[in-house]
Amino acid sequence: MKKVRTRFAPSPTGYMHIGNLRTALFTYLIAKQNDGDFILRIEDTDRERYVEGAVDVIYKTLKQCGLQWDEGPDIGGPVGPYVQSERMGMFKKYAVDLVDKGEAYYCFCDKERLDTLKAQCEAEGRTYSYDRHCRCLSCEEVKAKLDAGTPYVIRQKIPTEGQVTFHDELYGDITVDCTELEDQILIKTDGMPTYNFANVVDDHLMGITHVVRGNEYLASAPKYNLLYKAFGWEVPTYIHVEHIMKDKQHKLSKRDGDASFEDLMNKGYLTEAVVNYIALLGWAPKGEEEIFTLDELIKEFDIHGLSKSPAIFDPLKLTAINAKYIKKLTPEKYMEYATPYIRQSVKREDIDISRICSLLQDRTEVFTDIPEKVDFFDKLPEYGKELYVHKKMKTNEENSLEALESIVPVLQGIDDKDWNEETIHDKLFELIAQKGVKNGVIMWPLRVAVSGKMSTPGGAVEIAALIGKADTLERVAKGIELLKNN
RNA sequence: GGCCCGUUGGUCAAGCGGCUAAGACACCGGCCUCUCACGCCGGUAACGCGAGUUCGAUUCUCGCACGGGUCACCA
Repeated sequence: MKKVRTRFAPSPTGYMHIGNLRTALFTYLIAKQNDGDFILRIEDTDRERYVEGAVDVIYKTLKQCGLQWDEGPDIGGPVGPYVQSERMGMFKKYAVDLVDKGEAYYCFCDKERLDTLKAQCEAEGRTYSYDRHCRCLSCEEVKAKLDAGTPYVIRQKIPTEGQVTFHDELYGDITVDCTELEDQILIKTDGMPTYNFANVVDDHLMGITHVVRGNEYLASAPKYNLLYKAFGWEVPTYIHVEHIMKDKQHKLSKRDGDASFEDLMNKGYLTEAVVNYIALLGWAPKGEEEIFTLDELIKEFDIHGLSKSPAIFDPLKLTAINAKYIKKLTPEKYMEYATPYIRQSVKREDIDISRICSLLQDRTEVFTDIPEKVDFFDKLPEYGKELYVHKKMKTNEENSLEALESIVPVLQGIDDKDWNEETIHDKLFELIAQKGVKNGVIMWPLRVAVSGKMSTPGGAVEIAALIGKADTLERVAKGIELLKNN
């Protein structure tokens, strides 16, 4: 069997759309699960849209996601160059071959004529389609115009009747009438190939066996078939994948700042979680497990699990998956990722960041949530005394005041050198036993006093230990004062 | 508008003529607990509509509706 070769062929726009990344992922997976090659080709034939540095964004993102290519512009390969603009010379030859075979023709219609044609169609309410004016020019006429240096394009000769059937691995056979197809341009006036043409030629020259691409190309696919047939080339396996949507009507868009890989990184998601999640958009694994590493995806992925309808991007689900990945992080890794976020709100140096991390890891869904969760370590927030009232803990303002007042001497009795979680815990529970009350009656008010929050990473003991004796007593005093007022 | 494609809970989705129509996320309830989470247990919730084909349609066919895509010297 022929070696599987797939390619990812992005345009350098400076922006890695999530949909494109997913296409790259699927493309990569198909190659790797068949011990094939994954090829990176940069399609930069649109000079107007070219963005400086955009290729680096592509390199960086693919590498970060683990999608290492086997051949590409930077590492070369047997069928280079891998940048389309550097291949420009070769396309024209193929187009001229087609002309010689009678499958294509020179067209000298200028923009003006085409514009009037379009205007005319519009006026008559018809859909515009090139009228094939130059298709029946005689050889002499063509030669004369060519010799005179008249600008031209090369167009594909589409049969005037009959049907074309295109096969997609997912959608099956798609048949359209040739009359629906236009004599599309292969080579532009500037001598550059159009996307459709360059694509077919490059894929063939690079020995691509499987093409994964967005659904928007499905409609132009039959024309590809005609092109392959005209050349007498083998047609690769095509797999069209549906779009990723923001909601039922709208695609994920650059405008909304949620469509690119970089946006997601900025929002505090883990690379692995993003890769895992986008694999799940439009694809369903066979079993019930849905958390997969890249290597596992290579084994699990199957194009028959791909969906034929668009998928809506659900940030909530991404968040849930992200949380699972964060939980699996080693404490060291977690600390590495989390520390900058913790430091956004915790500036004091006398605090055990690693302990904060261990309290935080299981409750972190997205890193950007962290600063808000730990801001009280630096500064006790303003809070109302209603926080002290908790039904389940059986606390109210009165017994909270009582609790805090009874806690003060206990904490003061702990030596500075013994100020640690174990001692604080033991002393407090001695107090609880001595008073014969529920744990919460003592612990809830302390936790509130020390944090000023409804919920915190860690309980009263951990927080007290972290912020130190002096700060703890100060905060408890503030709580007492608050409860005494009115 | 022409052509192409699609339509299972709020979301991702399994299903490929006969099922109490999976699972995950979200949501709700419970347990655990020095808070909130985590974790564990349980629950609510779906086949767009109408005709066929068939003993039997979520599954096959047709029509309709709705949604998407495409109709460039852009990719």
